[in-house]
Amino acid sequence: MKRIAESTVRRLSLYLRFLEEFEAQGHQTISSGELAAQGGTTSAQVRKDLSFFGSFGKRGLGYSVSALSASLREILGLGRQWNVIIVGAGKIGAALAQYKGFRERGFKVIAVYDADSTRIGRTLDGVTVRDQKELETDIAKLKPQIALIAVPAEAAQTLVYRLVKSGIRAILNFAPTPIQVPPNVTLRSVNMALELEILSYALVNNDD
Amino acid sequence: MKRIAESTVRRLSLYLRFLEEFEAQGHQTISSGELAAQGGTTSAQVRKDLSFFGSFGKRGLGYSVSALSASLREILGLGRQWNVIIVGAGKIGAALAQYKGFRERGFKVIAVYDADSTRIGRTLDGVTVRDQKELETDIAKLKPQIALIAVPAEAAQTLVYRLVKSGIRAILNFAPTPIQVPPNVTLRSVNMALELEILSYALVNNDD
DNA sequence: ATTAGCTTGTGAAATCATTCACAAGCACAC
DNA sequence: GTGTGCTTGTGAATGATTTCACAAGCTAAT
Repeated sequence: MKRIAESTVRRLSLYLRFLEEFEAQGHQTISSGELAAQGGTTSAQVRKDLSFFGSFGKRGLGYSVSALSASLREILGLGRQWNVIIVGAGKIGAALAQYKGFRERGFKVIAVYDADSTRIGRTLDGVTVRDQKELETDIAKLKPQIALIAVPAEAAQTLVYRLVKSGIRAILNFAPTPIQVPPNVTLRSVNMALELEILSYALVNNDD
Repeated sequence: MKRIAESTVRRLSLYLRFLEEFEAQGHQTISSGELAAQGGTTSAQVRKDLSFFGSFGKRGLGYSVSALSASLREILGLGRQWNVIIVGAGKIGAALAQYKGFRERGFKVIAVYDADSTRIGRTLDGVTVRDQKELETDIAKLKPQIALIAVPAEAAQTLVYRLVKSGIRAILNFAPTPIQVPPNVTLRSVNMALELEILSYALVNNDD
C-alpha cells in the first residue's frame, strides 16, 4: 500500500474518538461533514483520509458509526493490547505511568525503570519501579512493543541504542533532545518546552 | 511579513538548542550543514528556514554562533520572561508545574489551579495550588500570557472559554480532546494517547 | 417507477513545503 | 591582486498535502 502521511493517521485517530462518543450517544450513522466539524477539518479531508484505506460509507447516508469505528480500530492496530515500558520514573515518567488514558486505549504499562536507587522499588499504580540494569533481560522476557522514554536529555540517545538493540521497534520520547533511530524503528517525540516556544513565537508575531 | 509554517518555527527552536550547545563548547561559527546534521534535516532546509527572516551568515564562513543564537531568540520571542499558569493539578499538571525545562527557557509558572479541594492548598515547587474559581480575578491581576491546561477532557472546552474571555492568547492543551478557540488565540495540543496510536499504526503497517 | 434530496468517492487543481542547483561572496594562501 | 576552496542565499523544480467540484449511488416519498 502507498505510504500514508502521518497527518492522515493522526486524523484517523481523532475520528475514532468522535465515533466512540457518537456511538455512546446512540447515533447509528454519521456524515463526513459531521465528523469534520468535530475535528476542525473539512468533509473533503475526511473522505480523502478514509479513501486511502477503502470505501466505508453509503452515498446519501453517510457512515455506519459502529462499522467505521471497527474499521479504524483495525487500521490503527488497536484491536489488541500493546505492552508498554516506561524508562525514567521522575515527575514525567511517574505521571505517564499513572495516566489512565493509555490503558483505556489498549496500552498497558507493564514495567517502569529508573537508574536512581531512591526511586527503584517504589510502586506507581501497581507497577514497581525496577533498576534500568534489568532492561535487556526484562525486554527479552516480557517482549514489550513500545517504550516511553522520560529520562534526562543526556541519557536519552544511549538508552535508545539499548532499547533498539533489545528489539524495541516503537519509541515515544519525552526527553528534550533529538534522537536518532535506525529506519526500522518508529520514533515520535513530545517536547513540551518546544511547544511553548512555538506559542511564544505566535504571541510575538500574530497581529490579528 | 509572509506567514511562516509551523514546521519552520519548530525547526528554528531546535536550531537554537544546538547553537546553545555549540556555544557552550566554545565554537565561534557553524555552517548550515553542521546545524542540519544535528537536527536530522538538510543544509538547504536550514538556509531556507533562516532566509524567511533575513540573512544571518557569511558566505564561505557560515554563521556566527552567538549572533545567530541572539537572532533566533529574538525571532522566537524568547528575549523575555513569559508568565504561565497551569490549570489542573492532577498527575500531569503537577509534573508540568515541577518541570525544570520550562524555567530554563524563560517560561515561569506563576500559578496552578484545580477544582478539587483535596488538591487546593498543596505546594508544587514553590507554587501553591489555588481554587479555579480565582482564575478570572487572578488573570486580571497577574496577566499571564500562556495557560497550560491539564484537566479532564470534559472540562477542557468550558475552561478554555473562560481563559479566552479573561484575555489569555496562547494555550497549550494536554487534555485528550480537541478544543475550539477564536482566531486571535493560538492553541497547541499534546495528546499522548494519540501519539501512541500513531506508533501502533506504524507497528502494524511498517514492513521494513 | 420516477423524482428530489443527500452524501460518498475521487480525479484534477491549487496550495504548501522541501530539495535542487548554482551564482555570489568571503577568507586565506601565495 | 589572483586563485582556490568553502558556504551562503535564493529562484526554480519537485514533491506532498489539501481543497475543489462533480458524477455516481443510495433512500424515501409520491
